[in-house]
Amino acid sequence: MPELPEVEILARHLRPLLHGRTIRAVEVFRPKVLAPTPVPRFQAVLRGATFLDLTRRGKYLLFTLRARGSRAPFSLLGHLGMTGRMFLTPKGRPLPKHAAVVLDLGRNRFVYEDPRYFGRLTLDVRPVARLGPEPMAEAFTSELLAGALKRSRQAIKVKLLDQSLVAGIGNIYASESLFRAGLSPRRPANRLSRVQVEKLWQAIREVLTIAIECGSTIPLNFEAHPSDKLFYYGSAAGAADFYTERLGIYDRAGQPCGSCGTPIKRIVQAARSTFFCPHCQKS
DNA sequence: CACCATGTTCCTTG
DNA sequence: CCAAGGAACATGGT
Repeated sequence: MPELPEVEILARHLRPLLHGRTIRAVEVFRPKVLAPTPVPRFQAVLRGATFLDLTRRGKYLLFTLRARGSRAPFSLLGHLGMTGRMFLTPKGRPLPKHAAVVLDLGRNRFVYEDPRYFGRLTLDVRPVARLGPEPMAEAFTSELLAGALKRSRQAIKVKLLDQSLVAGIGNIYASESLFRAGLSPRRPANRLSRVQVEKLWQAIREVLTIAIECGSTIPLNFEAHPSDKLFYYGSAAGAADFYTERLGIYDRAGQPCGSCGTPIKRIVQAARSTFFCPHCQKS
């Protein structure tokens, strides 16, 4: 479930639930997701620690905690990979099949589950230092984007997935942004005109903003709806249409473009699907 | 069985 | 040195 909007929604959801909660015990079912932090160190550091805050950076979750009797806070870094979920559940409830880490919070447990185990929950925060600017931050200007794109011949769609360029865009919102900007996903990054970069810059911010707004209207309740996939596809009681109509281009190969009716095409770039309208996205 | 899947990192090749 | 492509990671859905 993870690109910037989904991670942002999750952070907003979990922040108040975790604030002030103290970890009583730490169960690690998949040591791989902690790497390179060793299991004993992970447990020793987290046991007795209290959650102070939770923020998002790109697709990462940054938990701030404080050890018992200490003033200095420390960070825990989370990433959902392709299929990760994090949620609170009352103690006694059966754990999901692919629970990777479970934190005992007293009445509740914090569960990180991930069927593919591509995600992370670790004390190693170094990956954050490699991220480019937040797309919604003032630091991310269209001038900055133009400067970065000028230096690459890579197809613009592929370039948008580069987290060191701008953090948080994934395979879905890369296609959505280019569709909104009316740009061909195949165009080399350094061949976008200044006007096209400006359009793309705006489209990225609009697409992400709309996705966050959309997700914010939906109550996250994994307890009542254990099969919820946050707000990607269908699912979720009571708001199915809302969800499925959210994305204009992604996963719609063969369907008519909402703007011109031309059938949407799927191509493969850098071993990943790209969806676009061959009529609206010629340039 | 085949192919596809919201991500990142590492390795190879040019 | 850099860019680009592909594999690997691991499981589930169609």
